[in-house]
Amino acid sequence: MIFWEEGCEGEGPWIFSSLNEEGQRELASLLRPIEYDKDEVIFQEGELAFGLYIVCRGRVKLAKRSSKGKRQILKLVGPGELLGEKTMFDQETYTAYAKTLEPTRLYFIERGAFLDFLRRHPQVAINLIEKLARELKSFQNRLLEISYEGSTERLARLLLKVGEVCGVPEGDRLYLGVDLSRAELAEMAGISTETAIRTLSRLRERGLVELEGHKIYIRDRAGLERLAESTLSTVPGDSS
Amino acid sequence: MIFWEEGCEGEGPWIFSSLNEEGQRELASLLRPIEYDKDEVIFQEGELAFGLYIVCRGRVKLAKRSSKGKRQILKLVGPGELLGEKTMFDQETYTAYAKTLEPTRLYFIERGAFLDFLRRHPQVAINLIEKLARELKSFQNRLLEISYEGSTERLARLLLKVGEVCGVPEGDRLYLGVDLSRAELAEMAGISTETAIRTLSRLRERGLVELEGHKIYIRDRAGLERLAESTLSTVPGDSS
DNA sequence: AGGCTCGGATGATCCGGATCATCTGATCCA
DNA sequence: TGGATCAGATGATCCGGATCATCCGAGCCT
Repeated sequence: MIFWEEGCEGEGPWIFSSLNEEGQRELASLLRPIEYDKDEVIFQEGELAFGLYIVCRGRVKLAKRSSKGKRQILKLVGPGELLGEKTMFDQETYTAYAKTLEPTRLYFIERGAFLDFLRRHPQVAINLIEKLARELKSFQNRLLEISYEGSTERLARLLLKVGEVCGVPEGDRLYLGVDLSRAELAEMAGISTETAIRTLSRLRERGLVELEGHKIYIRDRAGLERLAESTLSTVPGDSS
Repeated sequence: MIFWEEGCEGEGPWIFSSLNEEGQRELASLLRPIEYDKDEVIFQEGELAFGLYIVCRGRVKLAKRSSKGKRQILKLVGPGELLGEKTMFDQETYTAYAKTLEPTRLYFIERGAFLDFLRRHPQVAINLIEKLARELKSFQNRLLEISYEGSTERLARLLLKVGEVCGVPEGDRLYLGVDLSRAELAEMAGISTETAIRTLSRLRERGLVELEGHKIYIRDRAGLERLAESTLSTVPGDSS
């Protein structure tokens, strides 16, 4: 990926992987790099979206606040991923806010330029559709999980997911890769902070995770998976 | 919309509204109509997706079953809307099932043909992206709601949404437009059937809805909205 | 040093909603 | 016509997790 140089991590956003060298150069000419420190706000709920961001380096949390002050972290966005696509396309104000978890480098593309680029590179548009489709499915899953699962399952599943995305192997255990406070974990899982703390402790007691200060390690991945899937799948029944 | 004839309702899928007459004719040549009765299954979880459907007439529920038999209705799909796009694009098996709520007429497009069509009509791809982006936002909202709202708010919100999409004005009240059982409402709201029944009764007692057999009418839309928004929005606080 | 704040941890209490158990009235049909 | 079955309704009970209240230890700042 031609524009994926100096200071970027990973191998670039895959939705652009179908571009030839010329397409990549064209894209590169549209990108404007921006640097953020840790804990900086990239955009706020209510702001107008002028374009979209591509994460080069660092990690960003995308979250939402409900009217009654409750927060829900929608996802963590890492290198090679997009930020603000959803809002960019429906030409509206942001409905979520984005805040860096680490020092972060982004590329910005202006809305009009990007739409124009997509029209000239339909395969990229199709890739983007595929990406959104996947994301939609993952939200559908979360919806199902969050309605019917208990706090332990939710937390186990969350840890597994974060570990998958950001995890750093470290000996025979897996460091989660991001320093998330218990409160942040709770917001991601949709449970209270106290419950998150308690549940984490139970997981530690059962030898599934290790806690060292704020750092969390997955020790028994299979065990967590068993928890998350906790179900002996009864007879399917009919599909009404 | 040239192919939106005989037996279709509404004015056709808006993602194709940017097509000129030729494009519409081209699209029409790719469509294959299929008819379903009430309560027929269009596709099942686990089946391979060979293409996507466009709903002409009737209504379909898209739902998911969790491993432990719990069901969650993801959305109702009406005329002019798509069915199975998500799965078509990530080239996988369906992760949800679709079942007709009424006699239904669909158009089917084969996957390869549609992808090819999108490549030749990038604006349609962009429209589709916009559609998915909106849908994604609505799921994000549901996620936030479902984590933090009580059963009354959820149900109120659900009734409003269904009324918006399918509602048929009838005198000074709004018929929901689809006959959903209490159990189905419950699955859509992510609550138990009993709670749905009780909560509906409370809403009736408060004069917000009317119940006649299985038919549900919205009598006081504003009242429901007040319930759904139930929040005096405290001081926003910081955005951490 | 002392006095902060802040994240983590833990206990006590309370409440909403799931679950289980009936009961009713339609509809269906053998 | 009587016996299923099924949606709706309603009561009783139970439990998970939210909430509230401390408490602890680690920075941190003058």
